[in-house]
Amino acid sequence: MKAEEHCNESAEKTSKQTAFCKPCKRQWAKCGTDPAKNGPKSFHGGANTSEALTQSQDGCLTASLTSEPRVKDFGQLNPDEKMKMLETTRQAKVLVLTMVYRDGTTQLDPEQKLTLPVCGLLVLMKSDLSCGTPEDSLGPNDSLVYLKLEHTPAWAQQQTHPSPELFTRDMLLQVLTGSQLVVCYKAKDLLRSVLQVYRRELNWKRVAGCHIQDPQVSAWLLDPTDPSSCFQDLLNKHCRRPHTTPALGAQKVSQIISGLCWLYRLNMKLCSQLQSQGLWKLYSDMELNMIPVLAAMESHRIHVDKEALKKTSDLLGTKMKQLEKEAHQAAGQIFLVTSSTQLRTVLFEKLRLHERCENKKLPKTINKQQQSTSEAALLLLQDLHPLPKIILEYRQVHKIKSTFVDGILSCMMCKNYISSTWHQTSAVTGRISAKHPNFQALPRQPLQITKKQYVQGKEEEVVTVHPRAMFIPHEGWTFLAADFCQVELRLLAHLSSDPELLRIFTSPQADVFTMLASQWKGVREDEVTSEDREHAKRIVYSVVYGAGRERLSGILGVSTEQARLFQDSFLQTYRDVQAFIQRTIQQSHKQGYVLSIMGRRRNLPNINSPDWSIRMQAERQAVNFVVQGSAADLCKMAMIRIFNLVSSSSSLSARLIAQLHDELLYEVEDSHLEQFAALVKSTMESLQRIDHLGVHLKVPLKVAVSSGKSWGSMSELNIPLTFPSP
DNA sequence: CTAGCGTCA
DNA sequence: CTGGTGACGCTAG
Repeated sequence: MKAEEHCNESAEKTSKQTAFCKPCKRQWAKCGTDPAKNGPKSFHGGANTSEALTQSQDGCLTASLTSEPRVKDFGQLNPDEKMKMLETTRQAKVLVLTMVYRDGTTQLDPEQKLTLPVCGLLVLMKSDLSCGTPEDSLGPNDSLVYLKLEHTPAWAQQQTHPSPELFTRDMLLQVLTGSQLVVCYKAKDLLRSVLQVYRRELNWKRVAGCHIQDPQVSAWLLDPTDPSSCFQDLLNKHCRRPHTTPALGAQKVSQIISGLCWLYRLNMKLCSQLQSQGLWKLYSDMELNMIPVLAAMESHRIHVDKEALKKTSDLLGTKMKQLEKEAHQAAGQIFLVTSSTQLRTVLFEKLRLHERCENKKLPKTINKQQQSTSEAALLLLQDLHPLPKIILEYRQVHKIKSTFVDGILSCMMCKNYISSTWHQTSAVTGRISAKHPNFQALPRQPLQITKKQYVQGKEEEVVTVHPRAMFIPHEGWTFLAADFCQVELRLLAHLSSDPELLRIFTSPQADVFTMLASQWKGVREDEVTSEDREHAKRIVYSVVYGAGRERLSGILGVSTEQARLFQDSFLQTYRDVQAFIQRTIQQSHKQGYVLSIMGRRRNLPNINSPDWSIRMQAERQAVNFVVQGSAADLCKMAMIRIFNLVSSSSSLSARLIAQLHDELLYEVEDSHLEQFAALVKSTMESLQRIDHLGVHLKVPLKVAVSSGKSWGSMSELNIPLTFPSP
């Protein structure tokens, strides 16, 4: 009882402490938990007290866990016992894992906080494959081991050999890369934590080949539209089981143990479903192999020019103040520029701008039918008065500052690097997504800012703000980007076998979008600007994925009638593309789902909906999934192949920084640049044929590589057509 | 048109 | 006072 009281008390203190230890409003900011920096000389920002508190609580949980007779604490064993344990691990048939966090939760608990410090790993070793019939009890030969997963700084490590740290590391390696069945819910998080904790002592290549089954991934493959937010949800959905209530202390430990047993059952259930749905190969050969790729990517530190970021933050701040002043002058009064209510009063009650443009219909707010201050409205008003333009620019600057400058700064806290979190199961099409920051949404084009200077000489200075340019390779390293050119369109050519489209990609390789842009703008190909090309690209994809006339006319900038003509002529030119679209829709109606090139599946529950608009949406989703999903398959395959090449080589050292859907961004040693570029290009282009998955594309794949000393300044790299020697 | 994430009212 | 939501911004095809 006493122990439990103590537990609750310190839990309370800790929660207060964590609240205190959150100087910035963003929850995902890492609060100086970097083990490498907690050396003797860096005691900053109250780290002392918080450390003490969390440790006492950790002690409490560890105590609960290890006082449970079924759990062996690996750290407390003597060297002989440790050797025996390693052997037992080798002999086990199944390993079921979960991370234990310092606040006493595990990966099986719902709603974990985003950057929870990890304290250990609980391993259930099963000696046979049975599911353990009586609800949650262990088999007679099953055993449980607790592995402490906290880093002792190098300066505090014992000098005796082998050091206990390395024993634990070897045990971890045995657990993670053994040949037996290994199961973990959210395996990527576990792998990433291990790589972070043993950053110095464990090379990522050593866990590259690990093959951990993960029910989160299998459930997502079975139904990518299912939210399945936590382990409990998955259990409720797929397994019949008694209701459980949250518990504390020793009961909590029993619950964790029974959770592991259920995890194993859930995994088996999902595996058999994968097999019966024909998804096993995709799961085992692709998605499971993505786990170490993503874990390695997340545990890599991307260097950011923090000082430059801070400077641009200040610059944008002063720019906003200037614009605010200008807005007040233009309005003839002081008001809050961020408030749409106050802006509405100024624009329509004071200046009465709406009365001066009766020929245009101004948008209204949806709720109260008031005059809108949306971008569309301001664009219509901008010729009547200087104020709308000022507001528009203010909003643009504000957007860049809050999302891309301050946003990235808040992901760094006291560090000078970032690591995004990459999600394997959050996109229905099979693409991966990123958070904190969202690497895949950083602006491609820099923003021009005119800065007023109150110094003699020049009056104005134009500064360009480019968030991508803030990402810098480490000293002696270079960024390398490899881009699959027009993947989705090439896949569409393959899937539809359209002779016209195939011809475009097979013949001498002019850029497709440049070609199309020159065709309908009536200019020479070398006169097509990059904006023209982007424009053409958007139009092509819009038409292919079934944009309506309204939407298309908006994108093209012409009347709806002309949009319809364009649409018709496009689909007449590429008749087999249209046939493919119709075929796909028909098929989705018949079977209720649709498949990508590698067998990824999307169920479409609304495909036979009586509601016309709902049904049409499902039809567009069906067509889009086949193409976007197939492109995702290819890109993931490329990541895995390159990852395996690097990890099995002793000389290659390049690391994946980010995936931007069709583009892979690597950080590579300067001297390896050309060789690695050739390797990446040939590996990616060779995916035209993937024999064991039955993929033979009718079009060649084209990969463009570029390199640079910042992500904002990449320039194309010409690779000779020689195949690299092994 | 289809996918995402982040910010804001 | 806080938390959920839908719009709109950025990205990728």
